[in-house]
Amino acid sequence: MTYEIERRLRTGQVAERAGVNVQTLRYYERRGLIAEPQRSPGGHRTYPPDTVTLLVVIKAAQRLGFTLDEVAELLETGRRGHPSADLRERAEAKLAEIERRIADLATIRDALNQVVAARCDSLTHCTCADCPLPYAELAEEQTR
Amino acid sequence: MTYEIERRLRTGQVAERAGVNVQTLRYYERRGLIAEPQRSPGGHRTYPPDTVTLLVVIKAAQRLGFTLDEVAELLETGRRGHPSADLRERAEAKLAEIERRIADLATIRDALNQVVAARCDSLTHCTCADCPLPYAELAEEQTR
DNA sequence: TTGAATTCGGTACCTAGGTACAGGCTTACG
DNA sequence: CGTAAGCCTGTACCTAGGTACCGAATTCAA
Repeated sequence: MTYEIERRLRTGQVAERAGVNVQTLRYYERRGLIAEPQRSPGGHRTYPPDTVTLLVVIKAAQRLGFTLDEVAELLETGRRGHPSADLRERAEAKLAEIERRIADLATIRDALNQVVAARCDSLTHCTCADCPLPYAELAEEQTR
Repeated sequence: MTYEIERRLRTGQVAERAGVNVQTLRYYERRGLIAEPQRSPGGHRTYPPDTVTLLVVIKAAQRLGFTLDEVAELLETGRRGHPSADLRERAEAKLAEIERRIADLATIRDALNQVVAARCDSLTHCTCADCPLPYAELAEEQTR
């Protein structure tokens, strides 16, 4: 094991290594995703190097579809308390959510396919036969 | 053909029949989705009844994944000028966009499935074997 | 030591699609 | 005619996840 004196990083260094904006760091601090770091005598933030890892983890969780609030909670339950089933449960819930969103988009895709297949030419005055757009059945309601 | 005197509707009537908020009407007017209606002597808006249809069409287009800007353009090209291929082209482009979004979500879904299958128990300190979370390869970079 | 680069806190702004509220006027009904 | 409901304009606020700008202070390197 090699023991090193912990080099502290400044805001810009952390941001650059993690590939995020400097402002994002302070934003995450406000949101409770990263802890308030120590300060230099002049008030500048000084971060431990593993903050970079934390940011990368946060970005990875975002790519998995978790919101920042959800990431904050996951980090929190990970921080206090031993490994739990929390992440797995949440991943399963998120999975279900993602699958719902995929199904919704598939519905939209199918409807668009109908519009394309029917060769619709106008939202309001489509001349195609059996137009899938919904204005037809409403046109007559207006004459009442 | 029956000619009727055109009954004009007030804001609240249009909103209720179309199932939208009263404020939404004025919002759409600002966005150029519906034309500025005539006014009563006292300044209240009075709409022709087919405004309700227009709103239903707008909502339908939104369900197809079009943004309000896109709907506004579709209505505009439909308004001036004869039936064109515009809607079909845009529907095809939107279809491609929706399919990209589905593909993106499928990638997320697959990644989440890996997390669930590997039984990950922490974002930052997962103890599972062959953890798919991306912190492992970064932990060593920090010691440099 | 001095000048440039960086960081500070606070606040405002961005997208998209609305929603809410305040204070005053108009309209409709009985 | 009185009154309640509805509508007017203008402005602010909402979610989510940041980004941008300000003037002042600090830090770093030569």
